[in-house]
Amino acid sequence: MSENPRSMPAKTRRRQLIKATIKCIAKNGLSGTTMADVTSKAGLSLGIVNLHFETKEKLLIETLRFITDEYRNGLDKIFFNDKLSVEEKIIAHVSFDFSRAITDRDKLAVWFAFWGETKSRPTYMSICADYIDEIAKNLTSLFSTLKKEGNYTSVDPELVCICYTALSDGLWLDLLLTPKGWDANDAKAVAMHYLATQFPNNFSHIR
Amino acid sequence: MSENPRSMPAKTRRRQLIKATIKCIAKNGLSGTTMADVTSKAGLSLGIVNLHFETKEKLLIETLRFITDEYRNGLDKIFFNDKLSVEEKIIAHVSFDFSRAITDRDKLAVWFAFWGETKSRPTYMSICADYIDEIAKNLTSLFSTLKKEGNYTSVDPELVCICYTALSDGLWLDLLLTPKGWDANDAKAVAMHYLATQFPNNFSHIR
DNA sequence: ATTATAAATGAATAACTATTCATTCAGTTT
DNA sequence: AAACTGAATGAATAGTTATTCATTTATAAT
Repeated sequence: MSENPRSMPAKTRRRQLIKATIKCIAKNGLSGTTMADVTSKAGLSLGIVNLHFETKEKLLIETLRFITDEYRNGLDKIFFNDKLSVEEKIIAHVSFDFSRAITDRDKLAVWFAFWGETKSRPTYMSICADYIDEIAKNLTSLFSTLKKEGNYTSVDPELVCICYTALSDGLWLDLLLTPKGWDANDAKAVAMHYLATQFPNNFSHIR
Repeated sequence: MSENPRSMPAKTRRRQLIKATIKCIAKNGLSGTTMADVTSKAGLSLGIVNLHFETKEKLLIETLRFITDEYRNGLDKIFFNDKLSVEEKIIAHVSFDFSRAITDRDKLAVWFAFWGETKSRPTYMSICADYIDEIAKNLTSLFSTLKKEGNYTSVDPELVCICYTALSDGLWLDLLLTPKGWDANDAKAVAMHYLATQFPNNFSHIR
């Protein structure tokens, strides 16, 4: 690509660097990602990161935030969509969790690269903490509503939320670790299988 | 601790260094773990790693193997224990998954630190690959037997194995990321909740 | 005791990499 | 077209860290 005018707005250049960072983390890991790698992958010069992000650490944090925001925004769009029924929202949530954009292996690698470092870097933790909380609240409330609407007397919405969330985290890990013979649709089927155990009238026949 | 005789067998010294490495990875992440950290944590001198492991990379690989072996051996002891019924084996498997030794936060941090780098380091992957396969086979066969014994006609043992495994991976991540207000017993209860949906006659009343 | 052997040390080295900043360059204004 | 502005460059710097290896130290053998 030979589009490289100097007049690009700063946001574009920043995004360009973040995209390159995602690829480098996927290829070389967090520890193996150097400024030289990132800038050369972006087709720019070494000093550019300092210009747009000041430090490597700040670039990494913005990269985590980029992925985090993409996920949160996608789910918010579903949750606050008045045209969808509760059942449709839950199905849309699962479909989003196992969509192309989210199960992209480069991005999955970035998620797990940061999770592997959260204990040692409180900043990473705090970026994740608030979005995790918000999503859990929303999802729990969906399950809670479906419980009432569907007369599922013995369902525990909070438990189902925790279980579904852990399950999808684990399925993402599977998608990252096992490159072949297993894809996002298979993973989605496993997630739906669990939801069908809790809400058989709603999800048993979803493929 | 003032036990430091030079006559210690090499294995002891290697284990001492591996233990120190686990603590360092938990505290500083994979990228932040230096030889100076590890050796000082072990109370030994800088050059010692070269003597016992040759390179840092080999020390890291042995550390991953140590944790991996501990997990695999623990499960094998359960699976090949002739005194346990199938139901007891499954319960023991879950109890082991959420035992002190396995849910130790330092060790969890090491698991995820390596998983975050597997895409870039095939060696890490290959260490995990064979044990994952073996455990999945064993667990599937347990579910398969319980299906027959308990007349659970509609259970899919392979699916249950994949789902349980992903679920426990995700629960481990939860235990790593959310330090307080949530412990290994809570996580175990979530795992049992899932198994109870598949084998209600066996696991519904396990706390 | 003396020598031999192996473990352990840590100062010095070599390699790597984030950061800096004087300079270059493209586009805009006058 | 000349001067100006700020984005972009990349050689040089500074700091960090894995690795080496000559030396020291503890134990075993003679």
